[in-house]
Amino acid sequence: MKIITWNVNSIRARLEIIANYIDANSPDVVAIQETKVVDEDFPIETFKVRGYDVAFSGQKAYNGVALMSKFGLENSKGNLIDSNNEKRTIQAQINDITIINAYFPHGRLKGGERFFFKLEFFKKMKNYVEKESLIQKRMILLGDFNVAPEEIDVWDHILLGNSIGFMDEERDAFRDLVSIGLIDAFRLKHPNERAFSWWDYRDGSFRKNEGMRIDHILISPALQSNLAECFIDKGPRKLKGTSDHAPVVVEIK
DNA sequence: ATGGTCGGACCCCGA
Repeated sequence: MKIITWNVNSIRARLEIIANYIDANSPDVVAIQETKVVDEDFPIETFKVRGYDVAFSGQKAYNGVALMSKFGLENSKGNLIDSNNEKRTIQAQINDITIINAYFPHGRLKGGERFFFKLEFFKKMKNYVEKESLIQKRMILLGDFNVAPEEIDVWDHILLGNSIGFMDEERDAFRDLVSIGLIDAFRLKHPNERAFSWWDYRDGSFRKNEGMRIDHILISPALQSNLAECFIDKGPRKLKGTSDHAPVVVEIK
């Protein structure tokens, strides 16, 4: 089963790029963040005609998440945790695997209201996974975490020491969530690879490969022996009019 | 090189 996670930065602005990617790569499950569309306007047909069941939880202008699956979506639900009514989470069971798709808050500036909202969001997600006893089951928590956990996950750890996405408090929040037993699929498969999933639109960051690895696929221990491969597909990031994030791909046997 | 990011909703905000 091939699963991808992708922050597309508006599903409507990126619809052709997403459709082309799906046609070329045939993922079984697609987890999207930042759809930026209310549910009434979700472009569901694009995915239905390609054989996907679709579930989504969106709002006007900001946030929004979606799950598409070729193997059905059971017990799908959004708004898993309290998040100021911001549509940032959606979950479903696919082939007996529980998949949680999450768009973690950006955080803006250190010490501000949105920064604490971000740290709280990590705690709430940890509590949710524990409360639902998901870590003991076949479970994947994936999405845009807006945190690069280690020095190898950013292009310059000295320069970025006080930048959003790589501050100590955020990295601690990420580690605290992972500490319940989650496994970073990309890092397990590529222990020494410096790879990024996001590059700022500004300053030619992609051309200079000045990025951060903030999109993650975390699996429960029950899936570790089924993990065939995990990689970041930089291809779509090269396109004109594309998202500032690249898809992360995982293959589960 | 006398500019240098996007999208969405509005003429700014959030990322």
